[in-house]
Amino acid sequence: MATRKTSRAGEETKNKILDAALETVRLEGLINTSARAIARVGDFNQALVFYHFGSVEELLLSALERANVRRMARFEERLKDVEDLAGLVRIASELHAGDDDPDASALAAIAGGWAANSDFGPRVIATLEPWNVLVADALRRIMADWPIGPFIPVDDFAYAMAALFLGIETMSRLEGNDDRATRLFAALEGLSRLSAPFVDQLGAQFTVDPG
Amino acid sequence: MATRKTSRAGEETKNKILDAALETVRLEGLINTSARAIARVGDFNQALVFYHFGSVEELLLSALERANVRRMARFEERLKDVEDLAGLVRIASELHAGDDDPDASALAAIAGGWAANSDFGPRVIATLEPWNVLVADALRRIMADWPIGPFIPVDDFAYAMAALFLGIETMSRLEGNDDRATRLFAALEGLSRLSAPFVDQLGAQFTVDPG
DNA sequence: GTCTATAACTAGATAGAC
DNA sequence: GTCTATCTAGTTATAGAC
Repeated sequence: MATRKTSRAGEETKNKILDAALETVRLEGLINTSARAIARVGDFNQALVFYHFGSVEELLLSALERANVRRMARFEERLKDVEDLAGLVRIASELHAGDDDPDASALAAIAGGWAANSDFGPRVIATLEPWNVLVADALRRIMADWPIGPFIPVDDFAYAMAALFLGIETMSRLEGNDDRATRLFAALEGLSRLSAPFVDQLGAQFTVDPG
Repeated sequence: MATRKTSRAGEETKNKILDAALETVRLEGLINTSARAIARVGDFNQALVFYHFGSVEELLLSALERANVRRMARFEERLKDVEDLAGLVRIASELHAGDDDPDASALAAIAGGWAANSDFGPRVIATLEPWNVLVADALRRIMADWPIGPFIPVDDFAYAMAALFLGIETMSRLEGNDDRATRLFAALEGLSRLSAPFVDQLGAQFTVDPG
């Protein structure tokens, strides 16, 4: 009984620390994110970071993974149902503007700040990899009946969408507001909607031979 | 005479510090970039950072601005000559893979790590703004005779290209190699080459009314 | 303009009480 | 599992010799 109680308390603390870590990165920037700063934000003792996660870097990586799982869970179903390019852009747009946006900000900061660290870089990439798979699957479905479909390298395209999203996240954070990002997502959605009649028309009138 | 000599020496030192700053970010990551680390990389005295630039953050911002000016100078002419989308992608590709790639890495790291700093974020954005103008001009020229041209919001498109470039830079640094980025740039170039016959064909057969 | 020395502070991390 | 106290090392930044 006592064991169960303490381990449950431990879990709650761990979650509190994970949340505070992301919040600190969001509020104060990666550069100012220390064990002490995180503890201040989450209102707990600084030593707990090291007891539960060993180091600040491991904590940030865990926080990133957890946030990513949470975001994936919320959008996986929708990604599997998406039918056209405009729908895909719409999901990206909501992913950017949603309640869990702090996660995306933190991701962008951590990705940028750690970009030169050979230990953590690949682990960040590995955490994000599932998105590539989901998006690539969606693209394959969307483009199944496109005449130019065979010419489009789906995996590269999915990678580009991830990079674009990360870049937008970074830049809108630098700007301090969402104006340009919001406008861009709207423009992209309109543009991809415009692509539908083209693709139909092309299917009938423009023939290409992938062989 | 003595004045000229010393002021010239000062300029040389400043440049040495600026170079070392970018190199340190590239080699050790933004998180490990301190005045001492920079001084170690550039083999000069740590106090010089503060004498010449006042603070580490100001130094990094100056280094970013200088690197950006250098890159702009090298690509401005080519951007003004670019004739089609494929040419634009090609320039981005070379900008990524070129000798001055360290600058781009540092840019990505600084942009990410400072994303939450309200003082420096806008200054980083302001430094990069000229690219948006150049790219938007190029796009306007490229799309002048496209039937769908009037539907494409050029400024948003230019912003998207900047974000995509920044995202690619960040991700390829995280991955520790250029494999995916290189493949993506090749795919994008092929894709934009593919767009040419489409646009021509569409000009003749698919009429849209912007009004 | 460049150096040494140092002040004042903050970081990560751990030992040990509770 | 959580706290206080503390060690060590690194940080920015400055004063003053050269």
